[in-house]
Amino acid sequence: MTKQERAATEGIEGQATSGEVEAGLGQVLRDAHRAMSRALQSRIALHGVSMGQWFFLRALWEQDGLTQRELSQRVGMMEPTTVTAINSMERRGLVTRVRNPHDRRKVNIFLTPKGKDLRGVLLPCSAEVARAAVAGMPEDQMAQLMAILARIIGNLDSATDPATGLVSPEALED
Amino acid sequence: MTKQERAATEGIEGQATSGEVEAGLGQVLRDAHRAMSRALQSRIALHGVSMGQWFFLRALWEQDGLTQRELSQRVGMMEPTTVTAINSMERRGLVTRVRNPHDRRKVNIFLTPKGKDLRGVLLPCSAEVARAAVAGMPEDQMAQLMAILARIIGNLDSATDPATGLVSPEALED
DNA sequence: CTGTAATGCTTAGTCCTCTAATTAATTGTT
DNA sequence: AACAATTAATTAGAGGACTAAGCATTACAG
Repeated sequence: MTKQERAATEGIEGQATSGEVEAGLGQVLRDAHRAMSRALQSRIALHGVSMGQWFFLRALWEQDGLTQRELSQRVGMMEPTTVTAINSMERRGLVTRVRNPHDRRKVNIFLTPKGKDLRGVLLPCSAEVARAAVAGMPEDQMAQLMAILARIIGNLDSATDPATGLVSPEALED
Repeated sequence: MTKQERAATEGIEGQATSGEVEAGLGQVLRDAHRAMSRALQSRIALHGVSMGQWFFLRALWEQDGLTQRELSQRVGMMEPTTVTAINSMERRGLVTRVRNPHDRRKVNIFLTPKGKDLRGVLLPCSAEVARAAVAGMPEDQMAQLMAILARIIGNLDSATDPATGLVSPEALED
């Protein structure tokens, strides 16, 4: 299935008229996310970096030497996911594990020179994809988009019961 | 990590100022998608339906008896993914495989009564999550959001070389 | 001190998604 | 009629993400 065919197929479902806006929101959100994800993935894969590793590299470029738990929180993934990602990055020589001398439970992750150098190669890839995504779009529309998405995230977060992980019905009554 | 803690962590990164709007787009898109995805997942899981099955059920509710290839295209997943999803749905008695008598290569997938009945239970779940997501948001904002996301999908689609699967640099020059 | 609780990382096992290669059936060509 | 090309479904194998349970280390309470 080519991208064009997929667009043709999904385009039909993507059209939402007044009453059924909510029905298509998840769909469109999913498609947009996957489109960006795939675009970035195909670019960074040329440099041997997977999507799974990309998130952690970004976090480490911003602050090197984080523990695995800190990394998990920043990236928004569970600890076991972090373990396997760090394993593969360690195998490829992008990072090194250093046991923390003050608290031997902790393991700090440091970028190798190789891992640091990828920043200059990979960040432009990301920028390119982002530029393609918003091509010809006014800046204020972008700001609106980000604001609306942030609100959606906030809405779902506050409507979700931390204990059960469910959207609580009573949160919808207001 | 609770949802609140994750929000606190990611909120910092989520704030994008004028110049770096593009940098955060992927992040916010990913977070919004995951928030909706998780919210729906936790609801439908109560009825024994996984996210993977949800997409195919939706397609079949809209049109029963599709072939696996048609299902793959509608849902936007590769054929092997469809095979395993249909396998699990068949095991749970939600659908049945029927070899097409006119073209014995094809296999048509039909909902069982059990699979049909789930519609009345699961669609409200989806609506509930969507309602929570857009709570208190004016309808015209929603329309804008959908339009912008559709444009982003279109942009990335047309900027992607069907052969290489890459965002072609020349597509960014205009 | 000593036993219990909390913390940080890891392992085990499951599910979902993808690519690549295989099998079966149909279509088209000569 | 026979053979190649195409189409549809599948299998095999990999990677990524999650939950649940485990181990080691540290913090704390009596």
